[in-house]
Amino acid sequence: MSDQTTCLHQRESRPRRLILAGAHRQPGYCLTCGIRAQSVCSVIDDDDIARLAEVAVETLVLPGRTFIEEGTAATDFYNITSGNVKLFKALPDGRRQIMGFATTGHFLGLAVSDQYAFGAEAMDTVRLCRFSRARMRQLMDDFPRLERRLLAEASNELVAAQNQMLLLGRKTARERVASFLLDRMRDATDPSQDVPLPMTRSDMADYLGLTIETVSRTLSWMRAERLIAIGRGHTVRVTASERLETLAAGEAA
Amino acid sequence: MSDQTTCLHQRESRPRRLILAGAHRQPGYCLTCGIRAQSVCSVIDDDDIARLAEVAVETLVLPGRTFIEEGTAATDFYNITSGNVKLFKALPDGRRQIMGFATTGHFLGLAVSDQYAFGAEAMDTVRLCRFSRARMRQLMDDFPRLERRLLAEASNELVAAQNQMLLLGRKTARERVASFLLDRMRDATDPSQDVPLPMTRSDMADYLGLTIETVSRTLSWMRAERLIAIGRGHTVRVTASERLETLAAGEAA
DNA sequence: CGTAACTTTGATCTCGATCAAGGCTTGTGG
DNA sequence: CCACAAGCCTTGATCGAGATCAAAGTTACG
Repeated sequence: MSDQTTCLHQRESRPRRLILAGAHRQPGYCLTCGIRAQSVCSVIDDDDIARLAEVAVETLVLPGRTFIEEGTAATDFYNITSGNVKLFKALPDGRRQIMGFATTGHFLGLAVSDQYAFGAEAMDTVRLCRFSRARMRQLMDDFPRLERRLLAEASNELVAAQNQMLLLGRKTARERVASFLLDRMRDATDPSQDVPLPMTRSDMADYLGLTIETVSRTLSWMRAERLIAIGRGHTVRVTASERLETLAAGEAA
Repeated sequence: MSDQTTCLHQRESRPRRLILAGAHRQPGYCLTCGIRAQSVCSVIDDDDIARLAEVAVETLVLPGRTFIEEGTAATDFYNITSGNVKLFKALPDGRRQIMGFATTGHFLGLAVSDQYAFGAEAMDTVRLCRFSRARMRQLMDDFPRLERRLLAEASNELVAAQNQMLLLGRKTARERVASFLLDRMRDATDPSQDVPLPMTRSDMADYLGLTIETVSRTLSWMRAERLIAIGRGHTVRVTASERLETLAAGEAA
């Protein structure tokens, strides 16, 4: 698929290396991109896609690497082509809030400000396309559909953020975990089967505004209540989705 | 200023009446609009502004009226021309989370979905311009700058939402109230003077994910610590902004 | 003035945090 | 193949920030 994965399989478990610099692609590159259909790139026609390919720089990020540092100059946009990423903000004493998890097809870096509003860390091996903001701006001038698509993207994220604010401000621990699991099921291929949770308890806690212990206890409670079954290797299956929906919606227990 | 304020001063405290239907404006209306400069409307030139005026419907909303109902069909966009609005989501048992406060110049209703993601209630007498989504869509086709401006608007809201997620997920009550007060100071005319807080303790609580009592106690504590001075009629003055900033940023006390 | 809504303050309770062991899993090296 | 180490995850005991319950005190408005 890609000719640039020379060190990809060597030692994924060691988050030591620098981000690979990547290279501008051949004009035909985006044309054959497998995830174009699900990403913002889909708004640019085959005829014009070479323009995008010129601007895109493919990059490989190893697990655990922070490739966007909160507060640094926002020079690029990113489009994830494979892997999982967590987006977060932190307080000076180390408290962290994860704003969301991004996966294949997600677009990162929307902000008017010249600084990134959040950090981004690879949860596994991540491949992404990088676009400089300046060049992206030119593309937006030439392709209004791109701007429209980004507006749609931003609007959706805004709705998600508002749901998360309701969760963080007003839901109980059980309601939070139930909401989280159901969200995961929603974008799973087969929600009736074991669904992977590619994040640690610590990540879930930082996403839900809880502690590791509370997340763990709540999951154990859900298993005891036969709402879910916890599989091996970070997977979960929902066994009573109706009851879980009721719980997540915050209806009187 | 407006000829449509016949019942404006009659009984603002009674949130009983229906929203006034309003009327399409004369072509020259937007041209003289005092808040155009601070709103999305500013991206449309004087030459073309008649197009916008045709589409705009001026509406008056009395205090306490909910003019956007969460979950109902999203038929319109709104632009606030005066007054204060709270945006909120609610759980079935009545728990509420206020997503934000909107005032003069703010644009409401961005969402790809066909339903409003949140409700909106007038906190005082509110005047707003209503645009049907369908007509707005036409305008966006004709004026790409409008779309660009909405993207900027959405991006800014996204950044604000992310800050609020950090606040709701990880900040203490004192840090939340400090952050809130400083945000209020930021868009005040003169932050060194008494700044109005046009919302009740209950609204602050629902915005900050706290209870009325905790908000009240925290404000009392801040007054006792000489961080703020609480004026009469919902006003506050910050007397120790450095210490308040430190507190809001979440640095070790 | 009187009343209804909002705010403050106090007493007590509780959910989730914190502190503290253990138990699993995974990966490495003998 | 097993021993060991280093992370995770789970479970238990206790604590505490903020919620809840309760009662005055203020404000605003008719």
